[in-house]
Amino acid sequence: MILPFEKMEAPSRCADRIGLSIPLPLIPNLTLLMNGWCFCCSKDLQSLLVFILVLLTSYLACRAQDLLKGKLIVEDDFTWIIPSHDSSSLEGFKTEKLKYIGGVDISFLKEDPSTACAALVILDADTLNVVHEEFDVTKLQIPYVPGFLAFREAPILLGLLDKLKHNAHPFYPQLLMVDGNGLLHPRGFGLACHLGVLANLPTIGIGKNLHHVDGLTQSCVRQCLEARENCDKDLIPLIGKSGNIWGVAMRSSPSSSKPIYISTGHRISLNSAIRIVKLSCKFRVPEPIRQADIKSKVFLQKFKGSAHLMK
DNA sequence: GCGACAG
DNA sequence: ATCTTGTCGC
Repeated sequence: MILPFEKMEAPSRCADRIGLSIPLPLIPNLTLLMNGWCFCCSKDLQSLLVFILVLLTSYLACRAQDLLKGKLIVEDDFTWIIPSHDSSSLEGFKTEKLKYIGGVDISFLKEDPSTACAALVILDADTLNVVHEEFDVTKLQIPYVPGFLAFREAPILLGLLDKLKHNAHPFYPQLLMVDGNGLLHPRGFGLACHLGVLANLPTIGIGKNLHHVDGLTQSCVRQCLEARENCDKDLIPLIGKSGNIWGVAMRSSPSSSKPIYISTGHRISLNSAIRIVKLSCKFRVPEPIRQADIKSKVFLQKFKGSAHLMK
């Protein structure tokens, strides 16, 4: 038997932070199965057993996502107002402005793809300058499986938010931008929704590639974006075969024809999400995500260097 | 039927 | 996600 039993502890520790409301003894199997995902195509006789476990795990993971989805809010639910250039739209009851936007991203080492550096950066919404940053380097035990990204990345990111909250930090973000989709997901519950629900924060999902859902493909979206009737538009809605609107593709930078994919995470409407993404875009990727991406890579390189010196 | 699938 | 190399334009 090649199944990695020694890896069974870490996921249970992660489980409560992920917020899984399925029987805890079953959780280790979740990771076990995901670890075994790649085996399901092998010709070993054991692959049958692994295949059954994969089915069970997928079922449990889907159930967890469905349960958490019950808490999802897809309308504006915040007390601040979105900074706007046309100052005519003053919303009378709300006085507080959006001041701090958070961004999260994770980088990996090519030498050891399980070593991950997570970054949480806080930007000033007006200047788009980084005012605070938070890092964590860990080994991720759960592999990436399309549709289940949150099980891999949510625990470490929630840890960073906790660290900030525990210190009663004045920079705790009012909004979080996530490098992963929100509603644009096979079950309408991507990483951005997952993080939003568990941290109880408004979140926006930003994808740099399209997760193929409901008949949508990268090529058909790009065709749509380059069509004559749309050549002056920089936003096209992502409407699937079912007629559902999953998010929008946005041409966020004139220098790049490749769009970004925006979807609602939690406690925000798609229109508000679009407004905020627009005002935080200096380049193709919105600044909070871009800064988190850059800083996590730099931190990981430094970490690698210092770890090497320790030997 | 097979392949496509956020990071 | 990760690696590469060069090229173009400000």
